[in-house]
Amino acid sequence: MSGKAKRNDGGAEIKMSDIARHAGVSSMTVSRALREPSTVSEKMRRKVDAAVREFGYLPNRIAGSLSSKRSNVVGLIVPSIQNSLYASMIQAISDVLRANGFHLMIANSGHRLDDEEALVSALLAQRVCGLVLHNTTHNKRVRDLVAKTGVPVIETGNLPAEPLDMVVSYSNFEAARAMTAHLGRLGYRKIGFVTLPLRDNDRSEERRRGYFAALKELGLPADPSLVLEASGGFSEGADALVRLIQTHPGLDAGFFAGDVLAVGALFECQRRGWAVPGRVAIASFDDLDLLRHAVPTVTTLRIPRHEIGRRSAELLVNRLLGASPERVRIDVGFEIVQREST
Amino acid sequence: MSGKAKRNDGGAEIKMSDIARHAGVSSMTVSRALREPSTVSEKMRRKVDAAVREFGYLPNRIAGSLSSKRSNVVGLIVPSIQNSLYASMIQAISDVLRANGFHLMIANSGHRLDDEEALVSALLAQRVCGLVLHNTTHNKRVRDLVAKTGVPVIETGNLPAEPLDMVVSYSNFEAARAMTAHLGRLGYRKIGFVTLPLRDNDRSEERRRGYFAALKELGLPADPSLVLEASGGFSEGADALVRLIQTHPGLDAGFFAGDVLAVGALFECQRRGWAVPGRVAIASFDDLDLLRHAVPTVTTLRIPRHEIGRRSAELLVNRLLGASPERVRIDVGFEIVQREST
DNA sequence: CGTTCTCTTGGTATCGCTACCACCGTATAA
DNA sequence: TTATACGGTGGTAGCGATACCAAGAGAACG
Repeated sequence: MSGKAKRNDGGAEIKMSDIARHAGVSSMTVSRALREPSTVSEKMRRKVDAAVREFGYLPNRIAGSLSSKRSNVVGLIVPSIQNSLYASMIQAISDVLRANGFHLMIANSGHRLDDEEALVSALLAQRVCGLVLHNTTHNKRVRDLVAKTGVPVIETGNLPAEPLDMVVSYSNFEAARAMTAHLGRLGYRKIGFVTLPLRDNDRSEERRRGYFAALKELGLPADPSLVLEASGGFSEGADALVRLIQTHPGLDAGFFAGDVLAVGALFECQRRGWAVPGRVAIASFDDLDLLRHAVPTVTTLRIPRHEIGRRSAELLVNRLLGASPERVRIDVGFEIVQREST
Repeated sequence: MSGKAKRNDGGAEIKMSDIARHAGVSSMTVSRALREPSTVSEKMRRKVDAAVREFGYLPNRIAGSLSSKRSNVVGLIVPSIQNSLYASMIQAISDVLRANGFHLMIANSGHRLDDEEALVSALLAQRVCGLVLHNTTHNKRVRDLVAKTGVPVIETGNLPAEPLDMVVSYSNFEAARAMTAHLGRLGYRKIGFVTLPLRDNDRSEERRRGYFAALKELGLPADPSLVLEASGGFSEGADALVRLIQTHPGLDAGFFAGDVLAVGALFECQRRGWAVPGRVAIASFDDLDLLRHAVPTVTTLRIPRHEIGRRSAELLVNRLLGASPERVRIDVGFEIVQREST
């Protein structure tokens, strides 16, 4: 089974009928003994098991899937694999799936909707039995494909207005609003907002909306020059903070809505000797381990990424095991973690 | 294609013969037009393409794989998905595979050899066309399975004495030795060593050996009480450093051979007001972004994780595309990155 | 004792696609 | 012209498993 191999290359594969012959039973009995042992008599099962062990037989799941029109592979598309936020979700998904005998096929879209489309097509061509998409805005063709094939789909990363199927997420809008309001309650009045790129990213956009909504509720002016776009990473966070403080010397807090931006800013403050939160307060999004251990510890939003993964996989597995298709929408919520930096 | 669905549930799937009929050609022509367009005349290709688009046809790769005895899915087993080191390797693998039309099935073994065995079996049952294992010590059954099925395998994470097939890695022994020697050259004389768990982990073991080898070369005493095992994570690194300093007040450097241990230790120093490197120097393993931005910046070993992933995937793809099977052993090396912390 | 039911087992026809071979027409060589 | 080659197309027989149905052996029942 290699990329170029012709038919019958090298040692012939051991197949079920071989096992059947050696065990002196029919291949149906072998098939049953392996998949539903309880439907086969003790004697048969023993004969089959013995032959299976003797030959080190590995059933061919490709053939099984084709025949049964059932697969045990779930497809997952994330914007980037190289990001610990997704990593903890992926880990949880992987664990739940594995416990139920499913496997995970992973791909990353790089935040590009056209790539998402190509990947959804490819995964559906592989006949995955379910999809998890960390994204809630899709191409038309993606929506069509999902509708036509009828595969169960979990969307996550945001709470969409028109879900494809099932959703497990938190509200980026509410989370950003809550943190901004929190900073306001703590007495900060000039709050900068640093966001990840907004293009093709509903999550970023929602966070920005939440920030402005909170400002309004706080009776603070909505100053667009307090909002900066950064591409994610330590340096970008540092740069953004420096730029904000240069243009707004009165800035008393920075809310970094993405990745490790906040930590980059914090390190920059250490480098420049700016007291945190004395000179400027720093708040982050997503409770990375790092934030709990930095000096000072960093106020942040705890998004239950692991739980999102776990519940997504559980919903999918239930559906695959026969639960009736119903639109489920789970809001896992979030939590503000107040620490030393604010 | 769902977990429980019976045959012929709902709308019948569109298949190649349907496309063939509507395009007025044979299904072989459709098959060829999709896989090797150059072997089909312009006219046929257009007819086929039109029908494919009209029906939104998605070829069934499961059937294709069964028939051709070829698959386009590569299996990957890492100790943990939730670890940015693996993440950057996975990202690279995923990118290279995708560019060549392959997909990635991921599983994590949690550092347990028995789980690795179960996963290798499962992936081979899915008839993956290649395997990447981040581990170089395996169960007997794993070695047997690999030998019997003949799938191309890449091992990584260490340079094994008896590789299964191809290897792309660096030497944990040499890396740890080089860093320890480096610290010695800088004048440090009492160098603590904090390692990840040694059990079932040849990488950790090799690193420890490298540490002792360097001490010997430096003419420093090999004191086992300078070696501490920690399970990985910020707090564990912090704890380890504190314990080392308590038992060895003269400790002048700590080499943290794993994960974020060094950063945890660094934060602890900040908390306690210990100057780094004045009171104690800190060196790490693996060039996390974090280390370049921390204050002070942290001396470390740059392991080209991304390159490891890329080259692993490239080797695999070449082999799958027909390269002759030869034992390849690539040592990607490492690099000492001297920074402020030592 | 015959009938009905349950529990096991086996035979067979697919699942959707591709490898292989046969074929046909046209182009090139002899 | 006849022979040979070659690009392009279609028919057919699997790939290795499972779903479905049929059938035999006992058990339970009247």
